[in-house]
Amino acid sequence: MNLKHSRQRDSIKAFLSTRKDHPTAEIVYTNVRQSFPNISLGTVYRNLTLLADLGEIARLRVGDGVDRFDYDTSPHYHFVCSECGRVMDLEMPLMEHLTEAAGKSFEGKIEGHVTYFYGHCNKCIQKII
Amino acid sequence: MNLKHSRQRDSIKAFLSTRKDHPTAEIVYTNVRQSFPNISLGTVYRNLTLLADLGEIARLRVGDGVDRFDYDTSPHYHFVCSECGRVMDLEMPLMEHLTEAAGKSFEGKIEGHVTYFYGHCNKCIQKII
DNA sequence: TTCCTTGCAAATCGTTTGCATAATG
DNA sequence: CATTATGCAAACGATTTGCAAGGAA
Repeated sequence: MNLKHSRQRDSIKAFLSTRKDHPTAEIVYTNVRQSFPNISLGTVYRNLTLLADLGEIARLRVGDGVDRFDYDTSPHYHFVCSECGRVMDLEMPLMEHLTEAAGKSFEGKIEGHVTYFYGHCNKCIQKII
Repeated sequence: MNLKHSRQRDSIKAFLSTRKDHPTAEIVYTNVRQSFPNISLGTVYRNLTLLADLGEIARLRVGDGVDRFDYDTSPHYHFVCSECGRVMDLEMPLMEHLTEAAGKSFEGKIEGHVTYFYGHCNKCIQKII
């Protein structure tokens, strides 16, 4: 499983590093195509998966059936707008005690938790009122 | 949006009520087929979606790309085994304060959260040791 | 030269949908 | 009878994969 350098992969990483909105593979694809017009969706998927496996980026699943990717691999929570679907970072401390609390009454080993919050983002609150 | 009674739907609900392991549509399908050999996957999906929309069952997404269904609609947390993938109920209190904590530093309205825990279930711990 | 990576297209997986027919009220 | 629900198969969207050709070490 040796790695070889690839300009496409660099470009994908470079693009992700500029975004804080957790783009999907499709969005990465259309953007990276500006530098690599011939890059294929398959290559984008392959590299996103590879980078995620290497731990260089994070894969995000917020229940809408599409994988999102995050250049920020430090553990943090996300908010998903039920109206427009956009995903944003939340500024709140990690709740490691959650994992411990869950382990109390469980015969097995709990190693972590996945949490995301949902509701209406500041832009979408207007539409409702 | 009027409802009409359907024996297939009854059967799907009845099957779900017997299970605590959060079956997928496919599993519901193969089981309900014992009572309705001609039932189609489409009908199973349609009814699962309908029942979930009615709030009579709950749809569960634990990040493995497959939807699971739960006859128990009361809010509770789940555990997902990273090894075998099975999903189990956790006996722990709801953490509504999480939602409030998240709202502190967020300009928008947080209405709830989705959380599941992962690790190794009691059966799979053995394999690792 | 070795073998990793790419582009392309076809394949896969879970789920949804259109349509003619059957079942329900 | 008016409508909803079904079975079937085709369509779907996101992602993966096989393969021959291209690029890195």
